[in-house]
Amino acid sequence: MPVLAGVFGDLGWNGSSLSVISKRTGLGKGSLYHFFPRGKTEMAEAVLDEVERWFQSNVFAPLRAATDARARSHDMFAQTSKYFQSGRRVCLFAAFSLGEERALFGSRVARYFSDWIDALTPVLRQLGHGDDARGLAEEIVAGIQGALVLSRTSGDTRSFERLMSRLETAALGTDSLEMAR
Amino acid sequence: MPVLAGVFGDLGWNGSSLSVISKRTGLGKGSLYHFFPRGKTEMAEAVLDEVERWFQSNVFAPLRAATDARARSHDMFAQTSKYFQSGRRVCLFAAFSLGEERALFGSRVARYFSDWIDALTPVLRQLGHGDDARGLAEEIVAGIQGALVLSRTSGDTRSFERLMSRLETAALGTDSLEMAR
DNA sequence: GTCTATAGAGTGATAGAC
DNA sequence: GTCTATCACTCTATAGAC
Repeated sequence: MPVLAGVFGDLGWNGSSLSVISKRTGLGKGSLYHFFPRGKTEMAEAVLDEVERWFQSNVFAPLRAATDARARSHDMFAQTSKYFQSGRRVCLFAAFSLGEERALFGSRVARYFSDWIDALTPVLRQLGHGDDARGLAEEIVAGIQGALVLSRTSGDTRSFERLMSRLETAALGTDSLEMAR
Repeated sequence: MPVLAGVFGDLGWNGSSLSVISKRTGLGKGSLYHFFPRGKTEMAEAVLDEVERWFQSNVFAPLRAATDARARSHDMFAQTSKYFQSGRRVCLFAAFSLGEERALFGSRVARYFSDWIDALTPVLRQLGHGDDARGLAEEIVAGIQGALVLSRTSGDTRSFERLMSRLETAALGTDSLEMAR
C-alpha cells in the first residue's frame, strides 16, 4: 500500500500505469488483479481509504478532543507537517481533483476537505475567532494545499515550514490582536 | 490556443490525448503537427507561453508600476480573480507540477511562482509589512493556489471569492494593525 | 509550380483488463 | 501472457491561394 501511494503521488492517476505499478510493487499484473479485481480504480480507492483513515484518526479526531484548543491546533499542524514530510509528499486528494480522476473520486475528495474544515472550525472558535472561525478554517486548509504546491514547485522544504508556521500563527492570532486593542 | 488551454486544464497533461485535442480543436493530426512539429509538448509550451505572457503583462508588470501600492495590490487580486474565473479555471502551472509533466515544465513552473512572489514583495513592503513582506507574498501566492484547489473540489465559486478577499485584507492589514497599537 | 494548411490511414509501443 | 483499444507520432495525399 505505501508503494502504491508513492506511485500515485509521484506519477498521478494517468501516469501510474499498471506496468509501473507492477514494477514498483514487484507484483505481476495477475497478483494485482487478484487483490484489486476492479483494477486501477480499486487500487486508488484503497490508497485514498488509507490516507483518509490516517487523517481521521491523527488529525480530524484529535481536533474534536476535549483538550486545550491551543494544543489541538498545534497538534494539527505538527501531524499535518509530519504527514506531508515538509512538502516532499503530495496530497492525493488534491492530485485527484482534476480530469478523469475527478469524476472517479470527486465526491470523496470534497468530503476530505469539508471534514477537515468542519473539524477545525470549533477549535478556532474556542481560540477566539468567533464568526470568523469557519472562514479562517477554510483559509488554513487552503493555505496548506497552497504550501504544498509552492514548496513542490520550488523544491524548497523550508518554504513549506515557513508557510505552515504562518498559518499556525494566524490560528492563534486573535489573542495577541485583542490584547493590542 | 484557448481550446488547447481548455483541454489541458480540463484533462491534465496525460488526459489530453491527441485524439481529444483533435476532436476539440476540430483540427486533424496533420494540422496539429503542422503548427506544432514537436507534438504535444510543443502545444503545452505554447499554452504556457500564452498564460505566462498574460500574467506578465496583466499581473506582474502592474505590480511593478509607479502607482499607489494599495491600488496595485487591489488590481492584482482583481486581475487574478478574473483570470481564474472565480476558481472555475485551473492554474496550468500548478497542474503541471506533478509527474512526467514536472520533468518537462518544472523549471518554468518554478519561475512563474517566483516571479509572482518577487513582483508582489515590494508592494507589500510599501504597504508597511517590512521584513515580513516576502513571507506574506509567499503566503498570498500559496493561498491563491489553495483557494483554487478548495473551490474546485467543493464546486463552490463563492469560497474562492471569500478566500481571495481574505488574502487581500491580509495584504492591506498592517495599517489597521498598526493603528491599533 | 509552390506553399501552407488540411485530413486521416498507418506505424510500433503501450495502455488497462482479463 | 493475451486481448483490444488507444497512445504519440509519421507519412502520404490533396485542397486552394498566390
